[in-house]
Amino acid sequence: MLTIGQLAAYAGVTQRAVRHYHQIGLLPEPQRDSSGYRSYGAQAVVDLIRIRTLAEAGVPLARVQDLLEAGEEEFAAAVAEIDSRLRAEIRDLQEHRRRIARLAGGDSLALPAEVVAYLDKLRASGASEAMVAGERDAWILIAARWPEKIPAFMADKSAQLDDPRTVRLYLLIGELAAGGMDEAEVTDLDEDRLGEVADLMAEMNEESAQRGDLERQSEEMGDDAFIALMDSFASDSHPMVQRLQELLAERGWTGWSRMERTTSPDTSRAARGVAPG
Amino acid sequence: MLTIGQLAAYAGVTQRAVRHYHQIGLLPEPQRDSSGYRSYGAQAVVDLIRIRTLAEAGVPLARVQDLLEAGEEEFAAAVAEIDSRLRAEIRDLQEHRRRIARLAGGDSLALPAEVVAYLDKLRASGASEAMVAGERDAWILIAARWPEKIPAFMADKSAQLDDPRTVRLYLLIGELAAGGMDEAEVTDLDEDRLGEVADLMAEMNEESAQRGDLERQSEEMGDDAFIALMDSFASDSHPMVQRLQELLAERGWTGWSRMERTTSPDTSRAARGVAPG
DNA sequence: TCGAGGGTTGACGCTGCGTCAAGGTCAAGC
DNA sequence: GCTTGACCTTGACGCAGCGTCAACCCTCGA
Repeated sequence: MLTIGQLAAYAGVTQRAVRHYHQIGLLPEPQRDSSGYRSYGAQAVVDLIRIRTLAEAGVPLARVQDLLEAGEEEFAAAVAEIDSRLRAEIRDLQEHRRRIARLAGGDSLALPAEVVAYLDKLRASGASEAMVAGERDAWILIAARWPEKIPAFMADKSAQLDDPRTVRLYLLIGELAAGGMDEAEVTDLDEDRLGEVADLMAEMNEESAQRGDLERQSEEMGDDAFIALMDSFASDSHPMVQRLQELLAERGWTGWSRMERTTSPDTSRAARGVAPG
Repeated sequence: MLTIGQLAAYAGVTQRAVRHYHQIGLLPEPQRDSSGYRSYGAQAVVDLIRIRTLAEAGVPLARVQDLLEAGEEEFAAAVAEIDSRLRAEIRDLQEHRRRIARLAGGDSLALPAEVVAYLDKLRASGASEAMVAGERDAWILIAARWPEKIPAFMADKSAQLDDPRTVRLYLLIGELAAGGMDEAEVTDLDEDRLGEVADLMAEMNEESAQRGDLERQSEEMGDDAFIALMDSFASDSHPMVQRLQELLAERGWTGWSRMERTTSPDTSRAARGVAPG
């Protein structure tokens, strides 16, 4: 008669595994000797080896019993099913490998290739790393919401970067962002830059509107809640955004992620002494 | 501001997953609103999407944080390591598929091909299914103990099956086994068969001994405990085995799985009136 | 005001054991 | 007879990544 350790050694498994099989009823509990030790016969070794053979072939323990008792046909069917499960798992892992491989570059985390290309172009145009990171996060959000529209968006944005005014715009914004923009620290230089930025944006919005781009955009991005989220993302990122929104409001524009014309320019700030563009 | 459900929807995950990430500290707990609801900003969506991107690429959650904070070099190294882990898992699963495929036939469970071939030959020689099953289990044990010796063993056994006496032996044993062999039911016919079996075994043992096979066997199978296990396996399987051992003892042989000559024939049963072979 | 559809924490379940913890048992050597 | 070390026992937590109740609170529209 064998102890559990001997049994386990003969079958090439751990004692813990044997106890586990007892616990789940896969291997019957043997008799105990006078001191309470489990006492196994040779049949247990055979049973255990057959269990292990199936388990090591990827059969879930819960199905091992059935398989051992199955006739040829059921057995073949079950084997086929288990094999297809294994194939599916392998497919999943291969998909993981493909995804992992695509994560090689830093920006590509969660971003389609078009956006990565755009960000590279943006960086090349002289935009600061902080700005690129901000854009990246924004596009992560947009790509999650409208993945199918990313190619079109990116074509637009990329074309805009060919306009020197856009480059200038990002440069100015980068400088403003670098400056901190805390309440007390707004310099005259900052004010000048803000004015120029607002002017540029208003000008380019006007052109977009005339091309009908803005209208198209409003239709495509009909999810107001999501737009609000994007706007809050922008204004959370830097206090400058709020200031710019005010300046833009004076120039007849509202919104941020999705610009819209106001019926009448807001002149409240002008009344308070700030000259409109 | 977003509730957990909205956050989860934007990022394409379940609420449970989000709470899980909070629990393991992967995503910081956001502020609560007046009613205790979690209240998320847009940044949380971005963070969550980046976490998911890594997780869906097979990165263990425990490593996601590191990867998100890693520089390019560490990131590349980590990615390489994760990829090799994925490859290893795929290899394991493919190994499982290979094993599963080999389990197509019934006997092959836990048996090398040589043994399956031998069992088929045995079956073809007219042995009963019960006998084949017994042999199969015995060889499962032996293959587990001495896998490397199986080919040689099987060559021997297969050759033995070419001897008509061996076929006769198995036939007789099969008939005896089918009969039950309970104490009260031992018929004269059974006695005759037992005698013939014992004679045949003694005769063939003698020849084996003269060829030196037995000695070689004793050297190769030096594990006495294992031999005792095999013997107990045999005698557990059918009471006939004990009777045969007695008869063989009268003819000068002891053991079962590994036969050895006794120094002097046991004549105790002869003394009690049973005629030796 | 009520019901539907949000949200909250807490806890178990799944897979296949590994790994303590806190002991009792056995064989061997002193 | 005592110690030592290698066995054995049961019980319980841990692991990865959530799914799925349970039991209860909050909010909003009809």
